[in-house]
Order: sequence, then C-alpha cells, then structure tokens
Amino acid sequence: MPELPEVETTRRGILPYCQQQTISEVTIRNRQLRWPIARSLPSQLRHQRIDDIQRRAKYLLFITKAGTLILHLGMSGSLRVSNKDEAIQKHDHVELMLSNGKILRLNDPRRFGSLHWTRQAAEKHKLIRTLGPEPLDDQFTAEHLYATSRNRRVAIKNFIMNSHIVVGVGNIYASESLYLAGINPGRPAGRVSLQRYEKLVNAIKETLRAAIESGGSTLNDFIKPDGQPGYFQHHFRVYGKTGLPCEQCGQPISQVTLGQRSTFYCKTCQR
DNA sequence: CAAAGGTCCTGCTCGC
DNA sequence: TGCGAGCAGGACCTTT
Repeated sequence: MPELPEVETTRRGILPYCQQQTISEVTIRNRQLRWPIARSLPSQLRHQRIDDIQRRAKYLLFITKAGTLILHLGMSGSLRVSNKDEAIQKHDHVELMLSNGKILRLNDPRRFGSLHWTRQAAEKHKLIRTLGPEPLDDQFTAEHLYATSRNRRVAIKNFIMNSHIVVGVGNIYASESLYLAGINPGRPAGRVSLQRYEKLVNAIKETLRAAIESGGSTLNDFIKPDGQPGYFQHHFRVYGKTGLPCEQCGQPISQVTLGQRSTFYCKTCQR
C-alpha cells in the first residue's frame, strides 16, 4: 500500500509522539512478517530512547543511541499511535510502548513489512547499502538515469522502479510520471534520450512532492498515524483510469502488465 | 479466480 | 567454456 509519500506522511505523523520517548516495552504478536522478526528485537529496543525518525527510500529509521530500528511497511502496512485503552485490531503485529503512555502499533494484513535492528549506522545495513539515490535529492538527475540505462533493454517503467537505480518510485507514481513525461512505459530504458530523461526526472520529483504535500495519496485502507482515515483522494491522471479519456488527447487510457504489475498509459501521448 | 500500493532472491540468458 | 551483468519470475501474505 504505501508509496513514498505515504511513508513520509507516516514519518511526519508519528514523529511528534515518538521523538525523545523511551521505549518501555515491546510486544510482538506475530513475528512472521516478510522475514521473521528477530527474537532479540524486544530486548534490543527496550529502554532505548528514540532520538529521531528518518526515512531512507520507503524504510523508516528509528534512531537511538544504541542502534537503529529499520522498519518497512511492505504492501499493506501502517503505523498508528494509540492510547493504552484502545483495543488492538486484527493484524496488529507489533507494539512499542512509549514513556509518554502512547503505543505505536504496526498493522499489516499481508505481512510483507519488516523490522530489523542494527547497531551500525543504517546506511551500512544490507537492505540500505545498495540503494540508489533519493528521488527528491539533487543527486537524482537525468544524467544519472541516462548513464545507468545505456545498453539496457528493460522497460523504462521497470527501470525506474528498480531501487538500485532510484528509490521510492512505486507502481502508481511510475505510471503517473511516465505519463507526464510523455514516455511509453514499455520503451527500453536504453532507448530514452537525455532530454527525455530530463522531463522524466522533473515529473518524478513533481509527482512525489505534490503527493507528499497533499499528505499522501491513498486508495483503500491507509490510516494516518493519529487514527484519522487518510482517505485523501489524489487526482491520478492514468493510474486506475483504464478506458477513461486521456486528459490531453481524449483517447482511452490503456492498461498493460509490465514486470507483473498493472501499468496505465496513453498510447497516443506516450512514445 | 484475479488483483492489490513492495522488493529481495534465484536461476536463466546473453555478450564478451 | 567461463564469467558477470542484466533480467524475468517466484516468493512472501490477506482481503476484496
């Protein structure tokens, strides 16, 4: 479920409740997430103070003096801040009790999320080390995409969804960005010019920035950390719009499968 | 039965 | 033939 804007919205939402709070207790109700949660995790987290929560790609990094908790929400995960008297819900797998009396709860029906503890700097962790640049950083440029895509035949949509190339471009924003840039999602990445990569980089940055500003777009069950439903109806131009008229040319939006993911585009406007 | 917002891992293919 | 990089598909799950 969460794309980068939702993860960033989550980070901003929970930070005021977590920052400088000490974790007094950790409850693991179901350890079978994407990878089994380490048995040692509760004892490593207990008594640690959360100095900050940062984000790298779609990972949330809970920074403490002793180490960092690396959390991923997977496809269907969400975090919410509860009071002690609020009952747990179905699929609440992990709870962090905080010194201010709040409880941070991880809910994840599909259990594709993950939790890792590292004593090193998070950047050195296996899951983080090999990641490409942040899309909103200045290091993410057209030159970077152009240089790394030479001689590559993979579809451009799969290319920009590859976290080793650039992080944080999920299935929705890949389609949306390619539409804005006028690039056919199936085009081989190695056959996109530098000029068109300029348009694409701008489109990715604009799309993500706008979504973060809007508080994250959501489709089904994204719950904001304070418990408010995050049903922000984002205006998608092509995602989920199969058969509806293209805003630019009026032709029906097409749907294809690329890399086993639904892909939406305009056959006329995107080449 | 199909599809849903993620992404790591495995094994195959391709070109040097 | 061997090797590494690139690539497709599978895997992990529940809900609608």
